[in-house]
Amino acid sequence: MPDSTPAATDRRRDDAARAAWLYFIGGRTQDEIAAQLDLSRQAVQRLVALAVSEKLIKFRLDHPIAACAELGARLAERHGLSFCEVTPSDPDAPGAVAGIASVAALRLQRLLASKAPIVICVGTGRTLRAAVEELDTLERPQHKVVSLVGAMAAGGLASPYDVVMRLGDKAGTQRYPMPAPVLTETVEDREALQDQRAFTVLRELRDQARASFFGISEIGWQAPIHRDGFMSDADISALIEAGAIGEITGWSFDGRGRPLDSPVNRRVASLPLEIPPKRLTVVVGCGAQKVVPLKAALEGGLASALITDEATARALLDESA
Amino acid sequence: MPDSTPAATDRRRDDAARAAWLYFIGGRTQDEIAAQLDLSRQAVQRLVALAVSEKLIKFRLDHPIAACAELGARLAERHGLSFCEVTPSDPDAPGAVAGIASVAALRLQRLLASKAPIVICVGTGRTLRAAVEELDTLERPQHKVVSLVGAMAAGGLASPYDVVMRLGDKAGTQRYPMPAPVLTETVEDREALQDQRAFTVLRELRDQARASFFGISEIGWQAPIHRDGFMSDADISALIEAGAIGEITGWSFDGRGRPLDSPVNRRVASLPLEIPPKRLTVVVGCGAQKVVPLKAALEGGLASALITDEATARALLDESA
DNA sequence: CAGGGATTTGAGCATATGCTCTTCTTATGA
DNA sequence: TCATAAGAAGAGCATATGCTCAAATCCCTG
Repeated sequence: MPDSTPAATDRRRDDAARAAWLYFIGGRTQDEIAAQLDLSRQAVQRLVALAVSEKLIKFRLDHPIAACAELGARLAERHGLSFCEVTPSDPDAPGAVAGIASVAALRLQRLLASKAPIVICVGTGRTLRAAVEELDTLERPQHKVVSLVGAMAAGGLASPYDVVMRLGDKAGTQRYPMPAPVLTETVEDREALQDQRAFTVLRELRDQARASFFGISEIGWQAPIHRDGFMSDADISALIEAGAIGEITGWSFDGRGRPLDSPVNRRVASLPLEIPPKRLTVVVGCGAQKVVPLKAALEGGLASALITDEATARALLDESA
Repeated sequence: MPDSTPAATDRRRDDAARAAWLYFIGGRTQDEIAAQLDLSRQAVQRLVALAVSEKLIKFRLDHPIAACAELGARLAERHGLSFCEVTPSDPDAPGAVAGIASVAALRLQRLLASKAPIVICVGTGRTLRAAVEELDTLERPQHKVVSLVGAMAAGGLASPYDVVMRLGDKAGTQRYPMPAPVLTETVEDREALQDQRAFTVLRELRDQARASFFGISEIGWQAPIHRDGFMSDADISALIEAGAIGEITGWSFDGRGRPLDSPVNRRVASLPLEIPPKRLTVVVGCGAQKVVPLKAALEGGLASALITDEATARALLDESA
């Protein structure tokens, strides 16, 4: 096996950054770069691909696409949001999260730019995780990032979409994960858990927070919260029975965005949603499955800001027209 | 001539942004995008090229290339700079300013992110102009940008590299250009000019400024300040005679970075350089011609920060070794 | 409403890019 | 020391991209 020490990886990333720089910013061809760096063209191609996939090089759109801006304005107006950002959709990849992730990252980054220490709360999920990956590498030790939801299933299995730790890494902030599953076994377990010191700290931090960023999901057999093992078959059955159509940080709500008073919700370890939100509460999500939950969340006033894509925004407006 | 109204231009830029979004962020091919937007592939190619050239889409490198970082650290150490950023060079395009422009733009943008009103001073030149073009579009009406140098030649001809107005446009700030040539005809003219109210305002703003960004140039027959008509043949002759090797905002200095006590410098309308700088003073420049002036400026303590490229950084270190 | 000139459009081609499959290299463990 | 296997590098090809040029379009002017 050839060299795969950390130093060699660094070296490789260095070269990748250099190649990507010459390619995208310098506007050279891969052939020219190969000549300059004394590599084969293929090697340069691989370096450029690596830089893109590792996000050493970032693309950002600096132009408000009129149609998107207009949809956002209408949604913000209708639901009294402090902002609603709408990115273009890719019709051939409806699940693509890259666009909203990039916008969410920009919002996060603006908050993190603050010199004064701030607290930011996050949920979990594929979308937020992608947003964090889009973030620039920063060093912001004065800030705190706090997870309002546990990242483990009942069995102790960790979610692959851990957001708070990765965000802490990328932004160099202090990190407060929630040491809990999404659902505890019993109500008593939850109460015992929440009496612990760590939870008091989380509650205090939440109360000081400048903003929260949440994903959102439907409740159903295909929902990520079920597929990833955070909720059992029995939980899902019970929730569907009780009229749940969506969840945020594990809290299920009905079609009008009202959190359910159900046995399952009484086992949710996440800190409760604030309704209406006392601080900037950004919900991030797009895709056909999320239209119904998003619509409900907006109607129930669970969010004070929204980041979504064009297709979803249209669906939200048409359906509630 | 087909439609070229502002509305059509907007429409076109909109499409370009959308195409570029799908291409770079969505990762689709131009063929796929063409199918989606119902255009020919060539049309999409043109839109993407437009978006790149108009900088609707931006590339940013988020990785400190070790070799560059090390050069920067050594320069910063040697000259007591508060920072020194070094970007990779493109050996086949030594005059390329894109890299340092992108870094300078990021620095500018960080300053402009401030919520509290700040004042930023700028010089002129091709490099700073390119940096401003790289800036994201912002709306920062609380800030003021101030030019410390006039952007017109003696004859009234305006420089194509007007920085302060363009910066004001891009960042949505208040703008304070300097209503003056770089060199006045006579010393008396300069004194009369500088007694005007506008100059008092500029001086006050300069004293409140958070940071200044300057270009730098050699003094010689090929120097931009001569080619663009800001200094006459006679001025250049006199300066070379007096030992001038470089200038910042029109102020000429010798090989050790000491401003010359010469008749030409007594006609410079720009606000004088502060030596040593009382506030963050970023000099931006790269290229073989700028090595000598940069070296002098660093030695004379005219700068408190530097943005340059790898080749120039190496030259600066070798020459002063 | 016809002519003219400038701009846009799309076809065709040369070049650049990305991918796959094969060959080579090198660290590891017998 | 040698066999092995995990990458890494390179050849070759299919595809994607960018550019040029001729045709078409469209607005202005008379």
